[in-house]
Amino acid sequence: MPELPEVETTRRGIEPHLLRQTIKKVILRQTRLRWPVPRNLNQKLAGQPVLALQRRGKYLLVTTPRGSLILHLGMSGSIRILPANTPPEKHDHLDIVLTNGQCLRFRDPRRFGAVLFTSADPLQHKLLRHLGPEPLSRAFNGKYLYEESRGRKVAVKLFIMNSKVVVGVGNIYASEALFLAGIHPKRISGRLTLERYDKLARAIKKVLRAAIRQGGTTLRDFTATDGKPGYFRQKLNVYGRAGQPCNVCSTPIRQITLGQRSSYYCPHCQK
DNA sequence: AATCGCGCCTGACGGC
DNA sequence: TGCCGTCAGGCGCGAT
Repeated sequence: MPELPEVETTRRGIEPHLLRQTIKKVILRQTRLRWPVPRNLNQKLAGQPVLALQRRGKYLLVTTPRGSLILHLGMSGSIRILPANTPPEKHDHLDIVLTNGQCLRFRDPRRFGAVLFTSADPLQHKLLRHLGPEPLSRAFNGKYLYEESRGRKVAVKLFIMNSKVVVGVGNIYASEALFLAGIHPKRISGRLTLERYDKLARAIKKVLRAAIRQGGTTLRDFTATDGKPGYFRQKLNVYGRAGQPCNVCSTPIRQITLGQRSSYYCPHCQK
């Protein structure tokens, strides 16, 4: 499922194919995604050159002179670059056809993803305006987490998965980062010390960087733009490993539910 | 203000 | 073989 590393892998994969290319047309086959996809995308984007390909959190931003396309992969979305005449398959909802004969194809079986358009600064869009810092930026560090968490009673795992606190940390990497930092996922966020948040911020950066290096994590359906899966799965310490021995101490990994989501941790290494 | 639970949606999988 | 129930989950939103 796409978290920040998968989205960044996608961004890097499509950027060389899109930058400075011209959009010939937009083919929309399915408008019912998380929010209705605007039907006038072709009118807005046809003839427009692609000026920039950015990522903010898990959102991808395709900027043209007339406005920006805002893409979100939800949890089953993927983007590929293909020859424009490749026949679409069942869940291929959108094509951005380029004048060079290639096209960007958006696929999303579960349709939790999003395709939106804004004529204004996409970073000021309602969905992006209130997002927290990028986890790989300098603004994101232990001091920030410590200060932001004071007075909060929510569990630390849910705290770091809150996109208003920090973007891009989803269920997989939250569990993995907490393991690396030696922190129990249920610890109350407002009671953790600065020292522990220092360790956690470093762990988040470390796990996200490593995952980007590996091309993301493929569990079911994530593939990079070239169709290859991510290889980070082999490096997971706790996620999806309930009952299996901890890589550090051999204690069986435990699975609990936190905020209606599966969490995995080592009861010996994480306190 | 912070937190919690809901609902969107399909595919994989296990049981019968 | 096929059907059915369960689970997976990002994240905005409404309720508390």
